[in-house]
Amino acid sequence: MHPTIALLQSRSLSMVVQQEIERGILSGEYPPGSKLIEAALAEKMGVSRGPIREAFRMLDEAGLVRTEKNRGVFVRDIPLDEALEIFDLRAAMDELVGRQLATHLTETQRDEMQTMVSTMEQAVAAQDAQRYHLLNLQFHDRLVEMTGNRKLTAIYRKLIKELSLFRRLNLADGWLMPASASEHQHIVQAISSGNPQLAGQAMFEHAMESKARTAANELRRHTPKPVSLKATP
Amino acid sequence: MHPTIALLQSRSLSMVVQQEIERGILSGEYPPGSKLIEAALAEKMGVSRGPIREAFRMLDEAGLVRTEKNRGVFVRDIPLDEALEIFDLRAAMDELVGRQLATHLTETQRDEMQTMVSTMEQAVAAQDAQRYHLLNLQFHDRLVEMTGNRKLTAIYRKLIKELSLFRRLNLADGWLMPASASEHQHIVQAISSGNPQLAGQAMFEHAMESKARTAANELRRHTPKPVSLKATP
DNA sequence: TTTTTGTAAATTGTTGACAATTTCTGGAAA
DNA sequence: TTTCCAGAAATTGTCAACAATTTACAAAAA
Repeated sequence: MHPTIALLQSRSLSMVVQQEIERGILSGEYPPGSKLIEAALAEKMGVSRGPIREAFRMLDEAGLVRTEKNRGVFVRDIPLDEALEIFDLRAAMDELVGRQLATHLTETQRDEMQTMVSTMEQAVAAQDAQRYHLLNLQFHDRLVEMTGNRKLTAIYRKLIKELSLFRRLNLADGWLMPASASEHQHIVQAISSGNPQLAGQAMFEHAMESKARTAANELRRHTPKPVSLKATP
Repeated sequence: MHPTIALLQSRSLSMVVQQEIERGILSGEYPPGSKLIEAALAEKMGVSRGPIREAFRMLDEAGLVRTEKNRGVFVRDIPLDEALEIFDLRAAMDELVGRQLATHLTETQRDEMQTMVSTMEQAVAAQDAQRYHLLNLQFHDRLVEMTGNRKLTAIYRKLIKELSLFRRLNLADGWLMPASASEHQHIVQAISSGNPQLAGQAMFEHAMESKARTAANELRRHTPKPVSLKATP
């Protein structure tokens, strides 16, 4: 059967709409805090408001929008404290990933991990922050996927999507690109060693470093007057 | 203002419907695998099919039902392997809970924990398995809540709901009631000690014990011929 | 008997219409 | 000028109707 036909038969209209709105949110087309108007989206996508509303309910449950009764649906804006909470949760999940991979890693998986790290190092050498950012996301996503735990993978991806709505994160990732580069090699080594405790710790600490960098970045952003580095006489 | 009025003003109809269907699912009124018919639910609740469909999308995203295009919505039946995956994930989250509580626990929280454990021990002494089961759920839920991490709490509760759709779990929890009783006192002590590593380990191992009991129970259930304990001559 | 096929019934997918609420806007009053 | 208040416009909440698809069932064919 033709793949397009199969797709239209398996996915209902509301699911297609949900994916399209989600794409718009994650791409920044609909920025955090902006209002999503049913009629406008319905006309834009050529459907009635019913499927739009159903998609809204899915996106709300996924944490990408918030709904105010009689007022409408808005793209969520993740506050700093919630972002930090998510970092803690992700760190615990990453630790689990490290432990499980250390005990179950295959030869093929080890090579794939090493290849991804090498590709990231190339991006660092080329000063390509955008590419590094994407490769970094892909690296961690793949590691979670390698555990074979589908529920873990699904929730991890949800968390990543929510974190992307923490707007300050995107602006700052140019700064922290080279900082986490060497840690990835350490992660691969720890996992390859077969020591679950060591691998888990490496993953956990890597995630917490990421949290600390975000918090520090936010602190800097909220300090409008950068103090001179020279001592006052 | 009357609380019911306030509720109807803040929560839209679809959210009320969602809660009602969820209640029916978790109470066993709609058992795993059963079909949920839009028109029947709509008539039962006195609303049109629109809000029912919106509630379905929320429940689907929450993992409590599955939707098959043009065929309908069914209460999810969690297979054993997925349940075991959820146990692993919950163990990692519980470990995080233990660590965080060990470093941030207040005097009041410590007392509350101790009270809950004592109440559970009373239920064990009274052989009240049903009550113990509820108290156990409440104990762990409260511990997660005490961390103050709202995202962690929300996802933890989602996982618990999903696990309750693993039907064999409910039938068997009478057996494993006394087994986990003493572990709770150990958890409280580990958290109270203020040692994050110790507290995390206690929580993690407690969760993994629960996983092991479930797996063992399942294995027994799939073994129709119980072998005699006496050695064959 | 078992399988197949055709038709009716049941159910889901989608739409447009109407009611309820909020938001916008322009002018009157302080 | 600022504040307040209709009334209009925009938007959301809900419903009923219709189309499309699946399911149930009975008769015909193998």
